[in-house]
Amino acid sequence: MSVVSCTPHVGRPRAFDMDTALEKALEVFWRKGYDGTSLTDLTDAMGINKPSLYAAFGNKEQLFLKAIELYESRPCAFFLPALEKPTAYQVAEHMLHGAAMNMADNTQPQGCVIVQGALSCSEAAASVKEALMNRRVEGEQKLKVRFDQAKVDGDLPADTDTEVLARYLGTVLQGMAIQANNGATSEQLRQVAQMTLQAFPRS
Amino acid sequence: MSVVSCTPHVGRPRAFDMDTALEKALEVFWRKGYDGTSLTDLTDAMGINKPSLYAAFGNKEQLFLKAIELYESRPCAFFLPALEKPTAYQVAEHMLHGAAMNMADNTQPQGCVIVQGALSCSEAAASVKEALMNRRVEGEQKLKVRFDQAKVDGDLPADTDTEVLARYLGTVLQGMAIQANNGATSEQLRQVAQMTLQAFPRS
DNA sequence: AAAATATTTTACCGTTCGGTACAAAAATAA
DNA sequence: TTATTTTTGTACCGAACGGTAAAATATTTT
Repeated sequence: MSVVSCTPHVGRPRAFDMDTALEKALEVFWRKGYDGTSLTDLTDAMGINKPSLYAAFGNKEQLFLKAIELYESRPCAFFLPALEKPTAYQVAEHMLHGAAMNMADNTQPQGCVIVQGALSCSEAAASVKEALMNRRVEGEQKLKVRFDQAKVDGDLPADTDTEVLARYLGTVLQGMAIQANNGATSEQLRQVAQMTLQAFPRS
Repeated sequence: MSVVSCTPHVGRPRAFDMDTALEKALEVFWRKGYDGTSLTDLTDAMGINKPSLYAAFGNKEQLFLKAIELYESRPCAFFLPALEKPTAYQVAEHMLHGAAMNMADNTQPQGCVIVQGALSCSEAAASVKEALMNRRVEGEQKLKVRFDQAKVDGDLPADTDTEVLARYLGTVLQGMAIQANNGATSEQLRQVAQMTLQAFPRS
């Protein structure tokens, strides 16, 4: 029966920090996509060699999946926190403004790794592509559920088609990822967010 | 001084049709992306071998560029024809409905090769990525010019920010490409189109 | 028929791919 | 000290990558 224990200090100690190495891996996958990223790209960025990578993270695919888990749980992630806002409009507002801020932030790759990590890809990347697609669809499902609640709360009109509204918002958010890749600035994305919000139903 | 002349009939005749081979190449690039497509994928789909491909199309990159030229000039392309519609609203309407129809058409790959052909990619694909980005940005520029004309024509309010409106429409269209990759149907995309049009300014 | 020209086929080029075997190294446990 | 455990560095694996040399083939031109 072991304690919470940070490191199982038996054997040679790991010479790198797994979290920062994973962040470096995320950055490479985000910028180059799954197919476009080689193991050499990864080991160079992470500052480790291949056996260390495989021992710590499994293989390329498992490393990618762990990287997008990190992506979604980072402090600057905006999707899940926005769902907590008190009204449907504020949910959309925070999500759109968060996307405008985050996707064009030039201290990190442009866009969104969930959108662009493996959109069109080789057969070797098929499972990764599916994992990303599932995350996108699940995100929209969460939005729909949140909007259903908003109807109950009375901050969305009773006749709102929440599935269509969620898909519309998802479409704009995913489009903003492409826009960021096109070189759009946060301010330009914010204008798109504002135009989207003008059409957003309120009761 | 030669005639219009279809084939320069000297030497062994080419055993395949370049146009249909190019269509096959487009389909592969569209589905797998530039990085995800191997020469073997291409030669298998095109029904030719590598030296024939290189003799006819140059190399992988030039083949890709020719494939997206074909993509944009196909009969079912919707972007440029929509620009010819008489009012800004009809331009947007035809573009959005064309996208809904085309991007989820299950007789071809889902989405849009201009969006997903090389979004995140290796350094080897950097020039291809840039070419696609330029096409996307130029498309929005064409939309802006069209909306400027609409203001002159009086079918857009005089205070419309045409650049923002064009970017907003571009964002939705690009987002629809992701939606199609998510498995959205034409009908579902049409609902998104309709919601987008509800917010579209008219004078 | 012979020469010229262009395409096809086959076989191969060097490089990079994702992944791993193995031994040296660095720590703890006995 | 010695044994045990884990990570590190190096060197390598077979396969696939994009691309090509060269000979055989099919056509037109002379």
